[in-house]
Amino acid sequence: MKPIPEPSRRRLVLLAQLLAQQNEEKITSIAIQKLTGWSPSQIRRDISLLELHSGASNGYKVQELRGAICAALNIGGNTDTEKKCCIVGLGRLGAALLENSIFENSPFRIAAGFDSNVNRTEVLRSTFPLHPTTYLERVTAEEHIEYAILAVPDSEAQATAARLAACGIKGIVNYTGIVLSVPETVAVENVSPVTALATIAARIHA
Amino acid sequence: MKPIPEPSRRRLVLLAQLLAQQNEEKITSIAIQKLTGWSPSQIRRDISLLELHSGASNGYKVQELRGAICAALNIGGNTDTEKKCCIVGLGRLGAALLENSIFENSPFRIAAGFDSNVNRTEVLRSTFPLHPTTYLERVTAEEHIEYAILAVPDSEAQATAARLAACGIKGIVNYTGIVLSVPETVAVENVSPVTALATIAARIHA
DNA sequence: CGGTGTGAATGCTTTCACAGCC
DNA sequence: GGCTGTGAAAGCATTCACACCG
Repeated sequence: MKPIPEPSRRRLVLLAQLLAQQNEEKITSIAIQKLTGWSPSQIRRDISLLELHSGASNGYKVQELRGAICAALNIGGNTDTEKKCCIVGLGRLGAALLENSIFENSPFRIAAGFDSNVNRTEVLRSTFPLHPTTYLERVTAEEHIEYAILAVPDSEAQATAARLAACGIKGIVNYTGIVLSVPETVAVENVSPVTALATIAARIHA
Repeated sequence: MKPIPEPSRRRLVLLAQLLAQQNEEKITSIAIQKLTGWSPSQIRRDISLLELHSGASNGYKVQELRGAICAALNIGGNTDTEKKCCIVGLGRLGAALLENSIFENSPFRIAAGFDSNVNRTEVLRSTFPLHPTTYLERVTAEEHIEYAILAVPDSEAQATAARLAACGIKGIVNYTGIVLSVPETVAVENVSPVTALATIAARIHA
C-alpha cells in the first residue's frame, strides 16, 4: 500500500474514533460531512487510499470501515497490535493520566510511569508500576515501550525528551510548554493547553 | 495583510514559542532548522508572510521576530490582547489545569472553571472563580470568555460542546476522547492523549 | 435514484535558485 | 561569505465531474 499523506492520516485517525462512537450500521460520506465538516469528495478520497474496495454503493459499513482504517494506520484495537507507552512526570497533570479508563478501548497500554521524585512514585496508586526516572532507560528497554507521554515541568522537558529519544522511543506526546528538539526519528505531538489555545487563536483572526 | 495558510500558521505558533525559550540575540533560518527540522526555505517563506521586512541580512533578531509573529497571529503577550478562557470539567485532568503557572507568560487567562458537581467547585482551590455548569451561559457572557478547555467525562462531551458553541465560544481545546461536532464557527483542537498517540502511531508505520 | 471511486483540473505548499544586502 | 526575500518550478492536496454500481 502506498503511503498515506499526512492531512489524510490526521483525518482518518479522527474518523476511526468517530466511527467507534457511531450506532448506525452504515454511514455515507454525506453523513460524515455533517459530523465533521469535511467535504464528501475529500472523505471519499481519504477512504479510497485504504484500497478497501468494499464496493458498496450506498454507504460504508461502519465497523468494516473502522477496521480498515485501523489496519491501514496500525492503530488496531486487538491485543496483538497493542502498543506500549509510558508517562514521564507524575505531577498533577501526569498523575491525572494514571486514570486508566482513558486508555481503555484504545490500542495503547500504559506500561510504566516515571517521576524524579521517589516520594511520588511510592505514594501514587496505579495499575502499572511507577519508577524513579533514573530507571527510564532500563525499564523502557526491558518493557519494549514505544511511546511516551511527557508531563514533566518545563525546566526538565528538553533534557527528558533527549533521554527518551536516546532510548529509541518512537513518539512523544508533549504536554509541556516547551518546543522539543528531537531527532527526526522521533515523532512529536504538541498538546499543551497553551500551544493548543494559541493555534486556535491564530486561526481566528490571522 | 493577506491570510496566512494553515500549515504556516501552525509552524509560526511553535516558532513563537520556541523563540521565547531562546537566549541568543539573533537567530538564522539554519539555526531554526537545527531546532525544529523544518527546511530553511520553508522557514524563510513562513516569516516572509509576516511582511516584517526587517531587512537584516544575517539572521533575525529573536525578540523582534517573536513580536512580529505574535502580532500577526494575534497571540501577543501584552495585557490588552489578553484572551479569556474557561475550563469545563474539573475532574483529575481539568483540576490539574487549575495550576495557574501553566498559563503564566501566555496571552491566555483562565477566567472561570465549571463542573456539574457542586462539591468539586466548592472544594477545589484556584485563583479564579469556580461555578456549577448550570451557570455556563451566564458566566461566559458576563465575562466575555472566548475560549474553552473541555475536560468533562466523554459521556458529556458532545452535549457540553454544543452548549459552548451556543454561547458563542470561538474555540475549544478538546481533552476528551470524543470527536466533537460543532458549527464551523467554532475551532476545535483535539489534544486527548489517545488521539495524540494514534496520530503518532499512524505516522510511524503508515 | 443515491451513492462510491477516480481520472483530470484546480488550487495550495514547498522547494529551488538566485538577486540583493550586510 | 553568509544570509534573507522572493519569483518561478515542482510537488501535493482538494475539488470537480462523471462512469459505474446496487
